Amino acid sequence: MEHISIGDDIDGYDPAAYDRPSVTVDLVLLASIERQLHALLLRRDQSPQAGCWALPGGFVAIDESLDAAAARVLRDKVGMERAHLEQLYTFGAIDRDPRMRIVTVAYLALLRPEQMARAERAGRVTAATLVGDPLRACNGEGTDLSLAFDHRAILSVARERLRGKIDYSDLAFAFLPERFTLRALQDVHEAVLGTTLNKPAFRRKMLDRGQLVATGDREADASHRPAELFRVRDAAV
Amino acid sequence: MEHISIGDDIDGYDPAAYDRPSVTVDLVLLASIERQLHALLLRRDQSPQAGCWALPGGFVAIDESLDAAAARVLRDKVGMERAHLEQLYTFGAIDRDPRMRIVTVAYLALLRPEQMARAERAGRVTAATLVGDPLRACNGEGTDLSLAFDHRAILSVARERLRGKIDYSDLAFAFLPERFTLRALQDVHEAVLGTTLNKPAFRRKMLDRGQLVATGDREADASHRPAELFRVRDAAV
DNA sequence: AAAATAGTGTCTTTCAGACAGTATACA
DNA sequence: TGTATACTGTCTGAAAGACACTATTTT
Repeated sequence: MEHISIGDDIDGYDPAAYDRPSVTVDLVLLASIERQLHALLLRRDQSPQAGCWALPGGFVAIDESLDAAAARVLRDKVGMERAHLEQLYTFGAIDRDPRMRIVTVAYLALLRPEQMARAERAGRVTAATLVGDPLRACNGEGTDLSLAFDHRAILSVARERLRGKIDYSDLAFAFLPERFTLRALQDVHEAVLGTTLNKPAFRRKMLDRGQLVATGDREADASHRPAELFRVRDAAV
Repeated sequence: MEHISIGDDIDGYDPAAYDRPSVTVDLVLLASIERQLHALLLRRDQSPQAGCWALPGGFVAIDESLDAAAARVLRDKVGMERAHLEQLYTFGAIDRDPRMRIVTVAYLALLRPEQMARAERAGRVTAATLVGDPLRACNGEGTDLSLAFDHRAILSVARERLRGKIDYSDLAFAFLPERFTLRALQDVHEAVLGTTLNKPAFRRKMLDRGQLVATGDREADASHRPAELFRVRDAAV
């Protein structure tokens, strides 16, 4: 066999001749609940980092695209059939996993509250609250959770991505059911941005965008004046 | 050896037991020249896709981070020591390369005109102009170039990334020398966005941002009133 | 003086924040 | 009737587009 260094051109390169990184996908599964971002995590029961919390992930097979691998992990490890999935960033530091060299492609999945609740009931994953800056993950009692590997950095990049895109994209709707109130939409924006927003300005901006359709119906079970329900025009999201 | 399917947990997985994708980095090297974006490409002389133009790229070694691999490719394949490099997106379709399964992490490098000219003179790469929507790559005579693999899609994502970030980030300065006129800065914005901008509004916005420092010097060799030279405050970029 | 571009003053429009007010549900 | 929240009208200020105007250099 011809001797070719790793730096040589791809043409004529024998992929079996050298050690190569493995490729995985990791999923950041987020929902917006009560004006706070929540993420689904798995508790590690094996070394290394036993007791730490990790993102659901898995290897990318040779005959599987990255997007397909992300969808498969969502199905097999989280028990969810469909979600708004988009590629986030690829993490490839040499020592990010002590077991072997792994390059992981992180995906962002945006869930509705009832999707996250169903996944939690299935029992494989647990929701944590994402708070503060820099980001921390907390359990229901407000105790900080230790995150495995570089997963805290991955969660931070996910939140930054949301913050950068929520103003001009449709991603907020992926957190909401088909019909929702303007207050619920504003709650999503506030959860993502970590700030409070001006209500009249928010209403004007959303309505002027022409993307929302009033249904004429109103929310039920409110102990006060019920708000109107809207939906997204077309099949956006 | 225990039989473990590719979908199983990473713990206990033997990376040598299964075929795995290879990982490469590909570089999108852009400059803004005469109000147009230009990219550096390599002409392929081997099958497949001989005669097509490709992005400079190379395999990621087992002991090398993704960022380090991108810097190495920049050095070895383009002959450039340093540039503003940032990760763009990861492309992992199964059939994106007919030779083998390759997942490529695309990086974006922003060059100053003189950096691009020097790389071209070194002879390994050639500059193409990026025009139109959807994006096309043209040579100096305006003839369209065929791009190899999914490299046209990669270039498109790169241009979209620039368009999305130029308004609120510092990336425009990476296209400019240390001292530059406001007209040159506006030219960069117009090249990236593919539109013309309002001059007084652009000046106001840039100066009000407080990021520019007037040097008091003026450009030389203009056949008209010379413009003032500015630089970026601190060591941004 | 002519040509060309740099740089500015100002009008107008648009849009977001602030805040007070009205409307409508439940208790 | 009280209270809580939905929803709206309007003022104000910030910022962008349009456009005309002045300034300064070379030829």
